Amino acid sequence: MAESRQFTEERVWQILHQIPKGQIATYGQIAKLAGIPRHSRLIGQILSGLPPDTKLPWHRVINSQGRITNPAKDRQQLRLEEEGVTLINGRVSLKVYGWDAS
DNA sequence: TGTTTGACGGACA
DNA sequence: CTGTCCGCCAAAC
Repeated sequence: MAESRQFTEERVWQILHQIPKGQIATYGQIAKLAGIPRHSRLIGQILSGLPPDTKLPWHRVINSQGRITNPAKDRQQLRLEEEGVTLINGRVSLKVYGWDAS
């Protein structure tokens, strides 16, 4: 039986929870870790469904270019800088903060 | 069942 | 560096 959407969501949530503080993951990276390569857009859709008061570190997810594409980019940037991730010209250095998934 | 949408990714000018 | 274009694909419509 194909994986229901909820099953995928749960895996994504778990992965999200594993991103170390002060580090960053990309949508494509998460999709891959969740076992669904090329579904980066689905990750975004799932994140958009998170409750605004979630404890999950949704702010540690940006696109492959180190750029924030989240509608609430201001809040995301604020949260990132609060944990030591500095944006330079609206960009995050994946070289420096990129999460090297195990 | 066909079409549109989108918190993406990568190639290219 | 920026803007554009195209491939991808589940969800929403």
